[in-house]
Amino acid sequence: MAVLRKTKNLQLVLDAFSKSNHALTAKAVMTMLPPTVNKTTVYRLLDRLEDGGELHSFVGEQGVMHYAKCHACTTEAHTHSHPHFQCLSCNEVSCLDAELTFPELAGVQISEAQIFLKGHCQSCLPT
Amino acid sequence: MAVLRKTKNLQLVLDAFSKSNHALTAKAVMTMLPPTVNKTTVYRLLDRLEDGGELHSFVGEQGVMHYAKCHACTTEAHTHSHPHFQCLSCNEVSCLDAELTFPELAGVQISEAQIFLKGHCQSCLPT
DNA sequence: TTCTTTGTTGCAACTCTGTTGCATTAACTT
DNA sequence: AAGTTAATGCAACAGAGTTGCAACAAAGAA
Repeated sequence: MAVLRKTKNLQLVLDAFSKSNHALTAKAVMTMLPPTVNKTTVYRLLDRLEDGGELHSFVGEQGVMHYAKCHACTTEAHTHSHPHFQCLSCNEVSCLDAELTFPELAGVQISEAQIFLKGHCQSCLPT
Repeated sequence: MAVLRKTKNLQLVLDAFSKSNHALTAKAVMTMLPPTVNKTTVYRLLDRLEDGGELHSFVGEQGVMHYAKCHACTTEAHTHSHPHFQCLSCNEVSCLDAELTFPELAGVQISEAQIFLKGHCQSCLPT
């Protein structure tokens, strides 16, 4: 039944996400962990945290998986229709706090949406 | 200056897209071509056709590149902010004919949007 | 505390998508 | 037809992610 033990590495991954406040790739997480931690472990930790409802994932640039902390999700109900955003200057990827609803489009029934936006974040905008 | 010669293979790829009317992955294109055509060639043909403004590309499910025919694009101005849609029943990926505009979100300036929707297409909808 | 169970980790090998360098071949030009 | 240049095939590689298996560690039972 997969009890999700609270191991040292699990805590390190959670710390990594607390530190950055951005979405992270598996690779990015690895660089924030002691180099002794195996990449397989990182992938498995990310999977576990996603299953446990602590992280959600989405496909970002170049088709690479990104993970971000969940804010308003429970184990049963994940609400990740919010858009994800990448700044073209600093390259950071983050969640945007907006619920998007989609109108009826071309006679198809939409049940899921992945929105990936690019542009410039507040810190990088030339004032 | 890359003159884009009209070779046999190039025509075969274009035929593949005409036949399907859906977005195709490189792998899907390969299965529609004679098995003698090398995969490197397919990837390069797709790149060329995209450079030439005949195809546009986007990241679909599992981070896999998809290619689709361009309708209202020129070599200079590609307008691919339209959403892409995958049917959860038949798995076909296609372009939706809708221009999406995004409101001001969380103080960020948006210049590009990748929208990938999932649901059920007209043919697969239980009436 | 010690035993036992079960989840976790590391390692190596592997899959899959996509790319690169290089020699060869085919297409277009004159 | 000859020369130029783009297109192709091949092999090897790169990067993200997965799998099987043995060794290890955490949590609970005795």
